[in-house]
Amino acid sequence: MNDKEKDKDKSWATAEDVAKLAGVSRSAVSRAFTPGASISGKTKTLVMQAAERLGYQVDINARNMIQGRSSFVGVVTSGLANPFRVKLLAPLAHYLGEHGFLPILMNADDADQIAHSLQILLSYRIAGVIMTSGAPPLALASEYVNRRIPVAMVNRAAELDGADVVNSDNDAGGRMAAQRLIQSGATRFAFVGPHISNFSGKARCDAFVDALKGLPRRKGDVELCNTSTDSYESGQQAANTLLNRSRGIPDGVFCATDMIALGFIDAVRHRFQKRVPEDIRVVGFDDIQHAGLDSYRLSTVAQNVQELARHTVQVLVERMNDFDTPAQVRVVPVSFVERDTAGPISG
Amino acid sequence: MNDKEKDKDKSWATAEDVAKLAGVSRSAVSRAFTPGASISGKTKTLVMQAAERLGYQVDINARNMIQGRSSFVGVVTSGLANPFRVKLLAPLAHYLGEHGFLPILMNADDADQIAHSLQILLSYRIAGVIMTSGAPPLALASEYVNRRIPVAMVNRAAELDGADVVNSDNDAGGRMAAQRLIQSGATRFAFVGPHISNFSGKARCDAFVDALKGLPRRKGDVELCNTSTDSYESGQQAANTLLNRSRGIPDGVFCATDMIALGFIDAVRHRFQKRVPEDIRVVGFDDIQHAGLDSYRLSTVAQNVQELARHTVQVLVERMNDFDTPAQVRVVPVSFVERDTAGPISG
DNA sequence: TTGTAAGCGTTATCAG
DNA sequence: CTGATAACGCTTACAA
Repeated sequence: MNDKEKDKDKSWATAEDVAKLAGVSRSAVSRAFTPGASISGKTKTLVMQAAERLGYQVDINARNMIQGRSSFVGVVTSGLANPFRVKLLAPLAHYLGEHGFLPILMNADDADQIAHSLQILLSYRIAGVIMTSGAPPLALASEYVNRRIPVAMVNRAAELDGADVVNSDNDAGGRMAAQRLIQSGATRFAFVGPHISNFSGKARCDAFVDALKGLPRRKGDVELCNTSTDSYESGQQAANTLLNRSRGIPDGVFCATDMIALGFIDAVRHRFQKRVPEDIRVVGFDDIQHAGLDSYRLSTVAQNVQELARHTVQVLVERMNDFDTPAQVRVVPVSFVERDTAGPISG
Repeated sequence: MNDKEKDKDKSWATAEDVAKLAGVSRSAVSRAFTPGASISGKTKTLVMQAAERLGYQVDINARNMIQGRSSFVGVVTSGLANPFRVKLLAPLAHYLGEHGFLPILMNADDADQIAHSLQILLSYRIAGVIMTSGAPPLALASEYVNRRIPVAMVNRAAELDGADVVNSDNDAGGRMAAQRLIQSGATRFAFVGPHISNFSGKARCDAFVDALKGLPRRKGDVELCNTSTDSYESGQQAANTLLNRSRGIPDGVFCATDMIALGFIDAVRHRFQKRVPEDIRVVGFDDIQHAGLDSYRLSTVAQNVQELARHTVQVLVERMNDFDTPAQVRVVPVSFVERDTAGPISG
């Protein structure tokens, strides 16, 4: 009776069960599942057959425990509301998987939750942490570094000693945007984005402004419209600010993210009845899914999520192998995606 | 020397370290971290102080191993490209967390990967599986059920014995759409979506058609435009099909998902130069982020992701406690979100 | 309330 | 190549 109950619920077969069925020792089973272990083909097939019949799989946690390692990597991101960060997730999971790691997703939306997430990740003995742009404060990151847990950051300032950083080439992106806007014949420029507090925003802004310096036909200074977030709503608000001014309105606008650009364009079109790109040319940054929709067809600077993810996992793994290796900063190339909002290239 | 190296890399403090520092036994440490264990306040604070100093956290995997349970739940979803499924993720993670579970995200995009994901999840000794609508085939689900691993499905047919299902009220949603389109004065109706192969699509379609039966002013049958996916592209293609026909074009269209609706609307507006809602009224289903953007302002049937997630976790946990409990089907209410694409309510 | 000892499912070590 | 034995970090009888 008791045995039957056990059979019923203990659905997990153990190495011992397999060993018994195959008529070998537990060690033999272990070896059969260890690539490159010294075991004869005969016993291996014997074990594998028994394992198949019992539906046995090695218990990764038990294996990790004895090997003193972990197969978890914390991915702390500041919200699934941001399409770009979501887009980064799949390739990140992919490359982590290639190294035998499993991502543990941590939503860092509230500040409370964020402290709790640290505890959880520690409880799971994570092998490393990946922090994507946005909310997670630096203090949190240094908590990990202090515990000698490898940290890799994506699209953030390299402010933390001992943590690697992988960034898109914001500088090149900002210059591309400027160049493209110049080609379209714009003469009055504006930047919209979080260029004060946000690292990426600042870099994109600086490069944009810099590339516009000394342009002969330019009218007035480049208007800098700072936003508090990188959201659609921020883009709408920026349009209100920029188009309600008494001076001439800009005709070439670079938005720090696609979501901002979308909000800006929608406000320009539906609230101010102006046309994009005819009246105002707009360039975004990220190349999220929305950018390709027919209602927008946003010209934008595309981040290469695949490469971003690959390098991030790579630096993280390198630091796992040697925690005291010097911190790296890797820059991933961006590319310009031509659609409609930047207007035609004029003589 | 050897000791120093150990100190350097073995950054994880163990219960033994804490015990030593606090001057108590390992069991005392364990008890201090077990809610409701019999331990004196004095020793507990002693332990906690030592733990604090060493940055100790209980190793959840070791704990789970000895307690014969797992804190992982597999969430197998058919791709982060679908905004609705992404929207479901955060609340799912939230409610799982409330029960002490951690989601393991499995991307089920290719068929190859999907078989591999089964292995991985088994290796982690998951306590249960949540399958969201879409790709993951039923055969995979039954693999889990056969191993007596609890399975909960979201927005899928209740075809699998021993697996619980949580659905949005597609029936009510389809009727809402019909009613709203009738109110807007439409007389020629069409449904666009995967109503043949897809469970949700079929249910929404049936309810829509049914609610339109016997409508006096109706012109012709409800046109059923089947799509192969629930994507933006499918919506665009559907518009090509529907608007290129020689018969009169529909003026009241219900799309099975918001992404389809977006594609349909964009094609109608930009390829056929017709107006939404003036020429064609459109209603969607899901209420994804895009639906609220000013360029669309899509009127749609909103799914309640919060409740969907809550119930899903609830049925899963119930089945964990008693695997042989009869399978449940729970239906979560939907609500209509009024925006612009359904047009004004006419006489 | 406490400490001691056994055991969870693995793999590493060391004989044979 | 194979099998016994110890160990990983933890919880939980059991005894004190």
